[in-house]
Amino acid sequence: MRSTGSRTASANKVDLTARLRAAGLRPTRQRIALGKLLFGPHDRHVTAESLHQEAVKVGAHLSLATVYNTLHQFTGAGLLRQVIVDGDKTYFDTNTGDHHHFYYEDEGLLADIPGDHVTIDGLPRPPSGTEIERVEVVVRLKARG
Amino acid sequence: MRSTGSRTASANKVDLTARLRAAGLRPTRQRIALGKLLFGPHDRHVTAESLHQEAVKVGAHLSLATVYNTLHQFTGAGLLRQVIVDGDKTYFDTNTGDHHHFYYEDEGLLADIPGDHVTIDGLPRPPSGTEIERVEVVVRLKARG
DNA sequence: CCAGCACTTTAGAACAATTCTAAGATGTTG
DNA sequence: CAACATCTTAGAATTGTTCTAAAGTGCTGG
Repeated sequence: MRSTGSRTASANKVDLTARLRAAGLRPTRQRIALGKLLFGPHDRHVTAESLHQEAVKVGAHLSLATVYNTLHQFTGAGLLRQVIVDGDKTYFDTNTGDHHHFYYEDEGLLADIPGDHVTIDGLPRPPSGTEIERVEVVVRLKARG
Repeated sequence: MRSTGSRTASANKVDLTARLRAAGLRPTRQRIALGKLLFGPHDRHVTAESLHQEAVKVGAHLSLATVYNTLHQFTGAGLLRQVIVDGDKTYFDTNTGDHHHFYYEDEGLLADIPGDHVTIDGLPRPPSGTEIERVEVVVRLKARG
């Protein structure tokens, strides 16, 4: 039997509390509620608005400002990653590992590109004085017409 | 001696007028002024704000709203391409060919990745019902520290 | 050559996503 | 459990962008 603790471990309150504390964040009611929604069995892509609505739907009582705060704190703590594919809203991804995305432009939906089979060749080395922080591939999809 | 007309041909008024008309856009004073700034000898990355400031600097008299309108019309006509690398502002690229970008996060600057040596392997085929509209690679750079 | 109409421009209002502010609430520690 | 630092939040503020509607301009047909 495997112990919990993988990157996508499901999130019981104990785990979350520990994780939050490890990140220097007090385990408040709001952060725990959001953590439970985010760090479930599968990876997720949310926006502040979508997560807030979801939280309200399950009876959590918190403001949109708190959702924004929390998403940024989680990101700072390495629990989330920001993904920019649309100028209008910011997505947050619970998968913080190295991976890429499909973006369904019509629906504004994001999906991880499965597997890490993707390789990128022929990239020039970074200009002097700089270093690569990340290489992001976005495959923009549209409905087949 | 080569004739003009390449994708990055420098933009004299005659060329521009023709190009605009071909795109179904009346060659107005404002569009010509912006076209001259954009379609010069080298490719460029601008934002509405940066282009507006530049236009004002060279004495063109036009509003920010017109810059937004024009950038979108040019994009619709295939003269520009939008690049999304930052949630806060939209970049427009005069290079409409297949290519990728460096993004200097610290300075908010974009640069084309030279050459088209870049190849991406291992991408899954697009989910059924969809087709790939574009594959974008963004190499995020930070100052080496 | 110009009347007339469609297409453009524009100032300013409107908007949407996000951040800020500052005051009250809550978790933690001794 | 007192006391203080940390959090949350309502609402205002900001920012980039789009909209509106009224005035301006390019183009055509006669």
